[in-house]
Amino acid sequence: MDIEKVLIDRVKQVVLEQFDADLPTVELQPTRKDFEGDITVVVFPMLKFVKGNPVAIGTAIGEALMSQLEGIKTFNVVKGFLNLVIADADYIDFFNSLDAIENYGFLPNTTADAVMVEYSSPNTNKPLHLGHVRNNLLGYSVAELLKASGKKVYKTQIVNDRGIHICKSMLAWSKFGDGKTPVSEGIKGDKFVGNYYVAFDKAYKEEVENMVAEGISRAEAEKEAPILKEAQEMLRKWEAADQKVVSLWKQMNNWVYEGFNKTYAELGVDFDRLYYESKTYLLGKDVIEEGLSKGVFFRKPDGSVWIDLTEEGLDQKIVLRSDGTSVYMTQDLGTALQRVKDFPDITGMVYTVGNEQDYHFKVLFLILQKLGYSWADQLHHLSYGMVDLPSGKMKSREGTVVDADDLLEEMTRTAEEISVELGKLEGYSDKEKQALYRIIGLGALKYFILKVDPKKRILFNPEESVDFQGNTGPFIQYTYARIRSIMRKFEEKGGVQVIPETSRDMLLHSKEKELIKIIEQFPKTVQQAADNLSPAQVANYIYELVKEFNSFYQQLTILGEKDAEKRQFRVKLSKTVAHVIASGMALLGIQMPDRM
RNA sequence: GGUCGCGUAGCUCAGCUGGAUAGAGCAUCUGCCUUCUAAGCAGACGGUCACAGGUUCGAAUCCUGUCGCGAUCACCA
Repeated sequence: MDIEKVLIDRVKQVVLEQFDADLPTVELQPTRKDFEGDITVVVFPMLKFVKGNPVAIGTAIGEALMSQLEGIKTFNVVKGFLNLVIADADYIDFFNSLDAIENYGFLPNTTADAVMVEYSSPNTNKPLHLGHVRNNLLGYSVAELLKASGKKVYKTQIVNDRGIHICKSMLAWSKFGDGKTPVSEGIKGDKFVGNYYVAFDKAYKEEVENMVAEGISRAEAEKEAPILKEAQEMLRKWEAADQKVVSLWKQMNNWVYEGFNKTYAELGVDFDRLYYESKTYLLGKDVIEEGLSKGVFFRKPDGSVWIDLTEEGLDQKIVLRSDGTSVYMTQDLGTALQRVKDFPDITGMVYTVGNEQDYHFKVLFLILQKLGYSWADQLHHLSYGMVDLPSGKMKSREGTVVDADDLLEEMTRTAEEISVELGKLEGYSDKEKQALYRIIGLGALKYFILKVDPKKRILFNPEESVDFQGNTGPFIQYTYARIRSIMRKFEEKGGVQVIPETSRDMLLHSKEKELIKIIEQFPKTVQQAADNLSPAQVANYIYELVKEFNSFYQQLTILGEKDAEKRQFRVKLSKTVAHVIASGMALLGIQMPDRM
């Protein structure tokens, strides 16, 4: 409603006329539930400009507003708070106007600017785990949020497909693999390769132990173990483009990709463009030259190149080794430039990476700013906290990781158990039921992860699995399914296809009014969440809406309502709520079931 | 040790750019299925917003310090 703007202008005008003071701003807020009213004007900030008693000032403003604006039914003043009661007709006008808005809450894409969102970015030597799940869900959701805020978005990931880690699995496979393949063993490619990574680690540890037993120091043994040497040799061969090594590398990576793609499909995430580290790891050296000539970097006597960030409160950071090879930072600089080259409409980027890399990204962004790129001040590190287990941290080497595929399956199974127990799915085929269990299980997991502030750590207890009550995905899905059920029954009873506009004279029940108020907040919530890169804000908003709807649903009859117009209004209101819920949940990548 | 992040009910979390008596869910207890789906609703219980100062009409929110937890401080990625 533009009533807020009208109010602000009018309040300013009134204060100017009555108190001869020119207010820079007027603070409005929704009235707290314990007080009567809908919108509250806060009088306190005005005291700097207007001398007097806040209650008296509030009352004077309230009287003036009521006489001037039709939409204000009545008002009251508590301390420095002027609570205005808005006429029902205004709410109904707003509600009727929603019909005309096609994608309510979402802005159309009007700018030529684009944002690139990077997420996932796995290593190709082991399957995805719970930590990746958080990363993927966050990245995907933030990309959707940015789209909803009117931006064009490219989703990307950089696949870490080269380096010593993949050589370890390659070596282990050639040593112990006996020519087995994922197909011959009937397991997913990423798991298959991951097993050889573990096998390498096992063999390596054995060698180290044996060497220690022979009297070699542990530090020495860990460095000189033959199998490690062999892996390093393999990496050198790979870099020299050795035919045999490269073809093995391709084969094993393809197995992994096959597995990843399945997991991504299950998770419901996707990418517009993939970058491979094997193709980008040499990038960035020309940036070093550029930085040197601009005086942003400096060279040490040994030939290594550094940047001095002590003025920014950080320290010196290396950007190129003394032997001229790249470090992580060099590559990241190069990839950033490459992306802008590939997509010239990019004006900003979002990197979805865990918070253990906060420092790295702070430095990366600072360097790009110093180099003077126009897009450098629109770089964001979507930093998120670790996912901890009750047993502590997840460690792949100790086997305490929660595998992504296992987790998804587990969630689906839990959803099935609960659904079967409740037994509401008569008439559904097995196939439909399975699809539904997946939607619910995934909804539970996604919501559980996305509802918490990204920067906070998550404690994930797989034993208790995920709740289905309260502030959870399934609870929201359930509410949605109920509304769908109302719609179906309404149609059966011969409800009209197009529900007519609600007449302005209708009196609203407080529950109805509350719902409309919350619906009104949706567009603002979406924009804020996009600005803050925080899907959690959307999640918590939806929960609030759902709670309010349930209260409305429980206390007022909808289809049983005697008054035909009121009945139609409530059906339409429910339908709108369902629409907002589905829109919001779509931003979280969560599907809504028609029944459950 | 330096830097960054976090600390809100027994547990898991909300709390928008400072606003009124700090909010949910889980757990415990009390009611509500003959009426549109009870995965629900209504209510009770539960708080020194880590601690101490400061800023101001007003602080969980902003600033400083202390304590606790975590991350990071590689010519690793």
